[in-house]
Amino acid sequence: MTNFIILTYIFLDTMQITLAGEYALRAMIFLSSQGVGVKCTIIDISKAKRIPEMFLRKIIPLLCKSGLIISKKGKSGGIFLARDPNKITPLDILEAVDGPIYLTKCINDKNFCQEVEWCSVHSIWNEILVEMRNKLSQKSIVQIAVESEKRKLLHINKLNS
Amino acid sequence: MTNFIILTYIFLDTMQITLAGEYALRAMIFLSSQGVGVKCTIIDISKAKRIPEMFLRKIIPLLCKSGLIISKKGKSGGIFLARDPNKITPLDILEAVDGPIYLTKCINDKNFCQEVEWCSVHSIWNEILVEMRNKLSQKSIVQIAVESEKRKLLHINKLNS
DNA sequence: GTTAATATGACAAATTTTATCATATTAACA
DNA sequence: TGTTAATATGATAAAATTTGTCATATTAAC
Repeated sequence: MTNFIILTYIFLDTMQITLAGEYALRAMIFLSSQGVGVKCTIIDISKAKRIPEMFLRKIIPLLCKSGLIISKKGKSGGIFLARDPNKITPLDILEAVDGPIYLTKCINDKNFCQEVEWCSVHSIWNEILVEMRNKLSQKSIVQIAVESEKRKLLHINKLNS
Repeated sequence: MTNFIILTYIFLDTMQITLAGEYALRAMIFLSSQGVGVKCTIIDISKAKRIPEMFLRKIIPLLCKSGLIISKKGKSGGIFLARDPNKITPLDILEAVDGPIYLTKCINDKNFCQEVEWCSVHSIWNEILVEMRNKLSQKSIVQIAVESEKRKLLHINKLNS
């Protein structure tokens, strides 16, 4: 007997960054701020980063499938980073959850636009996409976590002074 | 008696480029390829650019309200460009239809994210947005129409040779 | 007044996103 | 071996957004 597993849940044809993607970013930044190999539960993360728990439970397996985190079932189970977060970028995370990002039907759906070959708007969209993917993969989530922490302290100091 | 007119139709809080936006681009590029002041009907445009007529009828008024085109009702009415298409960019058109573009809830919804002040992901989104708006306003729709036409000819020549 | 065009508002359909729940699975440990 | 505490999965619901249609109103030319 053969089993066909159809993986369509959440991982759809998104043109945009979804909430799920943003939650995943938060979750991963949290994990990397905890340190490599430190195990957390989904509840920990959802509380710390204000992510609806049940929704996070749908997102976590996607991060597992992409090899960004490892999850352990069972008592004393949990979630931890699968690899060096210095080498994980926001792009990795967003694509794990939202699938390949793109911006318009135009550059993604061959049936939608019959002028792909020459239409000059396509080049603009493609350039934007390249630039977007660049920026989303320039910093690791560690850098982001560290920078954010610094700014947070500055911010708090400013409030107190 | 006071009338409150609520303008929410289509013009919503979009994070993405909608189909409506892409159709609007097509329509405007068509108009600019026809020449300034040349009147077209909605049916002309919908046929030429394969846009569902009734949907286009919802989009056209948005382009009017933004002052990109002028529409005339009545017999021998129609649509024509309101200003020099050399000074109209894709950004003008997309924002006329989709409203201000942005990418994530994160940088747009104060309630969604309480870490706006310091979170380093925000800066990335903002940079991407700036870059995106830049690219979408670098070329006029005339330039785009001309470039596309050139490429189209090249493409046809290649097929025939 | 007839005709031919756009405008508007109500609404319907489709799609996508967000969210929840019940159940299954897994592993530690007493 | 059973209990407990964690994640995984699949069904489904709810909400939001986008796409599309229709009937009616408005407008202007002739």
